[in-house]
Amino acid sequence: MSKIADVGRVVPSKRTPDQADVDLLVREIIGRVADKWTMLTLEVLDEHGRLRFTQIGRLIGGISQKMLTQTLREMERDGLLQRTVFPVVPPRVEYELTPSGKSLCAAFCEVWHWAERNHEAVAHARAAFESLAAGSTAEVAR
Amino acid sequence: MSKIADVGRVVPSKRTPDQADVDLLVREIIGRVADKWTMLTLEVLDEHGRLRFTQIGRLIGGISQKMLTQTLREMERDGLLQRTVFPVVPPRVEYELTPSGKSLCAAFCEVWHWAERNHEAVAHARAAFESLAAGSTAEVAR
DNA sequence: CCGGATCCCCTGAGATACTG
DNA sequence: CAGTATCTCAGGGGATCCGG
Repeated sequence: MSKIADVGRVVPSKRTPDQADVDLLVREIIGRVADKWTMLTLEVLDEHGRLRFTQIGRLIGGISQKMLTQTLREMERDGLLQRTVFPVVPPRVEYELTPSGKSLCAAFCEVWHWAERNHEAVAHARAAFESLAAGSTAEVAR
Repeated sequence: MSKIADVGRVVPSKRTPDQADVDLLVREIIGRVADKWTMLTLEVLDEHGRLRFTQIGRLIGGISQKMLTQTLREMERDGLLQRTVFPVVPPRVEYELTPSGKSLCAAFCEVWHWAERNHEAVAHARAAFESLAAGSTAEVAR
């Protein structure tokens, strides 16, 4: 948790107290949100709107039910999506992004566009890195 | 690792090959890039410019050397940063973002701003979720 | 039958110690 | 100082079972 307590009297004059706390919280949120499955789930739900459990899993692809359940639970807990249970005979559970979730997806959309623009560069960089691996590991400054 | 790559045998004739491949590659890049440590490393390097190994670790905070090494290697491999080795007596290795890495950071910057704007809402949603946990697990539709 | 909880196994992250 | 090697253990994936 916060090691802020052991700074003692470091603050000489005017430090905003919430500034540090906000920073930590933002760090923690980034750590939780910058997750592979969360981002993919966000994308799928943003693109298709309301979806059922298995639909999400199929659209994401390669996710286990366990991780899907866990990811959806955390996202629901963080207010990113709304979980709706229909009490019908074949169980029907639908997930839909909340405004908060949609805004996060919009923010992450930039990263998505980056990936679209740069996938070639990344593939090329990887190829170059592999071939360089045999030679020098990295650039060496004189 | 990536189960995305196991396309098996693709149909060579009919479908547009690059469209699907691009989609898979983008997916894979998102999966690799949407990583906690990658994002934090990106942020630190973008803010401070050139940094040495231990400096990065200290600025990120709470990362093991193993994960730092691994993260830096992958980012170097993907062309996000440049690794420079100075052959001096105390080893000196400096890391610096490439233009590609900087553009990714700029894209992810939106997510960072989202976290700043929404950390209160997230905290509130969590509190609400906890108190609702005792009652009904989720909203039940008609 | 769908959603998801549970069990088991194995990868992969964290901490520590050691080397160039 | 910048890693690598090794150990340990939590966390993720796969299969199976259960409740509605």
